[in-house]
Amino acid sequence: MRQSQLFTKTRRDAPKDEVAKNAQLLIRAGYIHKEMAGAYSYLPLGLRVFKNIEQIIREEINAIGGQEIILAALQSPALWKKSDRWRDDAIDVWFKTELSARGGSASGGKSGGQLGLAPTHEEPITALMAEYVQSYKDLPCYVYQFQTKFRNELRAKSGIMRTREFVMKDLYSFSRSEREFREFYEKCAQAYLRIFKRAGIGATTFRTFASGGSFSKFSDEFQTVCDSGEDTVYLHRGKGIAVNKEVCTDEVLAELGVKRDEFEEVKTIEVGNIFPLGTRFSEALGLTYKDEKGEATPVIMGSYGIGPGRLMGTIVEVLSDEKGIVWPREVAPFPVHIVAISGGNADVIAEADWLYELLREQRIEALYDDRDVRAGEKFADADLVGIPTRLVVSEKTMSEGGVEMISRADGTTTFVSDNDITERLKE
RNA sequence: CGGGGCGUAGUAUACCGGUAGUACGCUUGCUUUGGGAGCAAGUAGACCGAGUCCGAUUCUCGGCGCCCCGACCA
Repeated sequence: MRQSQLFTKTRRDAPKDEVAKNAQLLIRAGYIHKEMAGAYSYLPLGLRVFKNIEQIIREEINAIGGQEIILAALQSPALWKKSDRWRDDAIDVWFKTELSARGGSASGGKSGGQLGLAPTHEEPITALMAEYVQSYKDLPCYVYQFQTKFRNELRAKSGIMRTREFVMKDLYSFSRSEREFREFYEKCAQAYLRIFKRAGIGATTFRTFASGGSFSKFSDEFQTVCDSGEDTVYLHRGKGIAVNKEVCTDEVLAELGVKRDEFEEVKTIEVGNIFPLGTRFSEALGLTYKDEKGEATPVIMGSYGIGPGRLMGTIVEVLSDEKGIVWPREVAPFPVHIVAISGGNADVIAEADWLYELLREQRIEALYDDRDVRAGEKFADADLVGIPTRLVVSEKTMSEGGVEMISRADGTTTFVSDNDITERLKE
């Protein structure tokens, strides 16, 4: 894409109402726009990153048998009353509203009825599966979605890390036995580790022993080490063991075979969470199957979440430097940033145009900075935007018959002759 | 929800009980062109409401909005 056509612009200053690094950089570089506290819109560059993250997750979840759907965000109270979660003291972040009443007048008006905006989707997915699962032959089954959740948090905070409206990849597993459930649970944990590795935070993200909340005794969180994180985790890098501070009791330590003083205490961001649901929802909503003997048996469920937006924010928090964002290749909005330093020289522009076309023919997507601005501004913007590979075209590089290739991550610069460009980019 | 802070051009900020200033941006022109250029001209602003006052952007009260700490976080 030609940068001159991109409607967003970079900014020198961050808005004063953003303190979190992720929001400051993402807004300055034109990735996101703040609508209100806890609600952000995604702009062209931001949406590209978001979709890349989504695609990584999709590929890894499909690889373990996930089937993708989208459930409705609007929810009627009936289902949630069956699981006793319509009450505000059961889920205190409900956004509730009402259907518009018909007939309007005081005498003949009918009540419109209540509605909620889904903060999570255990109830509707369980009810949906109850329509399709009858026999042991229909199981196991794994269903997921990327879908917007609404949570009326008392306090939104930390930029895009904790918002009132956010997309979540939520996967639900439906199994016939505890053993079958555990088998998938482990597979999913491995898939999560692959996802975080591809997203560029594999080295600092740990599967973490955590509380299971109200559904089970324990669960597994995926925690990324980061000073600006909200969680505290005890980490044993050597053994690769991590325990959320909340559950780090003597009993747990004994179970894991680690002494407390062997741990390093770190701040972390929770980028994923997987946990057993047991039969909590299948029993409440009547999701049973007939086993081999014809007996109705409740389905054993599990739930697996990742917020792509929070993951995006975490990548920015962890990998950015003083100049701006540093995207890992797989999530970057573009793999290549062509920067033309022309100073008005038409030959340089023609050379950069040629390069842009060459990459297009090779199906390598590039952001092409064809703007008529000075070199310093282009470099500063390129650093801020954070595309992993920069190709600089100028009079100087042309005289040597090639381009400069610069790595955003470590700044290494190499000269590449015109004939070798596409080969080098494929490395 | 408890505590604290803050609302001034598109953005970041300053001053002030008496006609609101600067920088960046944006527009026009000339010069410039490998790390956020220079000169000139132009554009654009006090969250809303009430009160005090001759006069309020400034002081007081209320509302709304935003940020931070804590609590909370299926």
